[in-house]
Amino acid sequence: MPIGPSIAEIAALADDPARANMLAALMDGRALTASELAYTAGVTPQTASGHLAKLSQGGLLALAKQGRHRYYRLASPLVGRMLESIMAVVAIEAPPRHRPRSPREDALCFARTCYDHLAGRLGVAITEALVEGRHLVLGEDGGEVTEEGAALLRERVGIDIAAVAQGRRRAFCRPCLDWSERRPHIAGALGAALAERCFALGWIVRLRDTRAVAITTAGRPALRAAFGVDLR
Amino acid sequence: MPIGPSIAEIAALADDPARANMLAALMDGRALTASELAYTAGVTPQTASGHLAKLSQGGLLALAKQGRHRYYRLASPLVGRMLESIMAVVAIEAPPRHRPRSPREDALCFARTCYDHLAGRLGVAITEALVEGRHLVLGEDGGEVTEEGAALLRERVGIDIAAVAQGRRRAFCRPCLDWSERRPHIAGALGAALAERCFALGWIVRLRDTRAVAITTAGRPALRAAFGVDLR
DNA sequence: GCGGCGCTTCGGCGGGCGCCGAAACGTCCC
DNA sequence: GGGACGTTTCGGCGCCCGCCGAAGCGCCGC
Repeated sequence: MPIGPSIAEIAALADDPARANMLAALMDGRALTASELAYTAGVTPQTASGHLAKLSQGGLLALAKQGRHRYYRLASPLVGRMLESIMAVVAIEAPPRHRPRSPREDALCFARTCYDHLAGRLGVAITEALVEGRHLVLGEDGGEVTEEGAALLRERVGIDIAAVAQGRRRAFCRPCLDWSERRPHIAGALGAALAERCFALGWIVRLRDTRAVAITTAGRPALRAAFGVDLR
Repeated sequence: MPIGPSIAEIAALADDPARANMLAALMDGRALTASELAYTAGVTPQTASGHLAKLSQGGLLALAKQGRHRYYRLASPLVGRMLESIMAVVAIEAPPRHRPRSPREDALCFARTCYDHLAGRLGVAITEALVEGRHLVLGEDGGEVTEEGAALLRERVGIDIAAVAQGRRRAFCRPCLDWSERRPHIAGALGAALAERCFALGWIVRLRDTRAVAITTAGRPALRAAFGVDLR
């Protein structure tokens, strides 16, 4: 039972730019329609349809019919993890070519959700600020919050570290290599809690039809006060 | 900057059965020669050479020249993580087809190393025995050892949980979906420590030219005594 | 029921890539 | 230095697959 063919089968589903774009667009867990995905991927609807059929049949996508629309989403968090790990490999070897970026891309690079946590310059900045201030120790495969960090997160963000770590059924804290910044940001239960609090406190808001998020006018000073993060 | 093309580029490197076989063979971190990889992949040396060139140029493999041999290995642990996550996706949707297996494949399914920890029936059996006995609580993204578990590992295997958890620079314990068993086994620092102790205690030995490991005559009763694991 | 829309299926074109045989290059050993 | 061996390069064949235009199917709203 050579395992190669099975791996190749799955990898082949992501080896096409159009399909990869679709998968990337679905990485935040939302469900998108076939046309939205066609547009995102930059192909005609009929071509997209073929791709979506392959991805569904391959088990990467789940389909929900709703009226005349068809909503596709990632079939499992494991699929998202796979894409995340592919992006991590992309990030490490990324040739330092600087390509021109559109405003839309700029927004994504500035701040976005990666599943349930924050990525982009904002996500990385918060992460590095916490590490810099000895509030967080981050390794290549995990991380832990220091006592000072626990105090800071409780007092300034309203996160109860003990509650977040509760049971440890999911990883408490793990680094997620940011494809745009090529540096790690915080994922896992802690990453989710951080993002959740930032939304709840009104520091950041989601932008329409994208994974990008923006810092609110109230959020800017709040983020500076909490983490010392002040992005332009 | 659509990220799709970059993802596709990496995925394309694994979308060929021959290349996927090569990558899978390198998953334990060893370095193999071009001919060994050609044989593993089931292609002629000249074909393999082309594949290896692509994988190297793509940044997935690192090359070390040694005399007239060329040793290839995974360029980074991140590459291994990527393959692991692809295998996880393979495992979840795996059609329950039972293919005939060769003795060589049987040995791999029975017990093997997955990087620095144990996989296959042995790895899964140990994991499930620990969970069953309430020595370990395993979630879908992490896990933790109970007090009873810490005592068991210290007394019977000689693992100092506190030392293993030291610093948490790498994930203490995370589940790794086993492609042959389709159930999780223990990875992370704990998984590495378990494997290391089993080798050190002489309970298991590596088999030649493969990632497979075998249980020694001394190991069989020891594994039964320590974990209640008794594989045929 | 008729038109519009979202989505899929079909068919044919074109390009890219994996494959191997043959041959060249470099290293080791006698 | 000659011969064997490990590895790579080159060239040509063949196949697979992504692409789009055209057409078909199902759901919606007037």
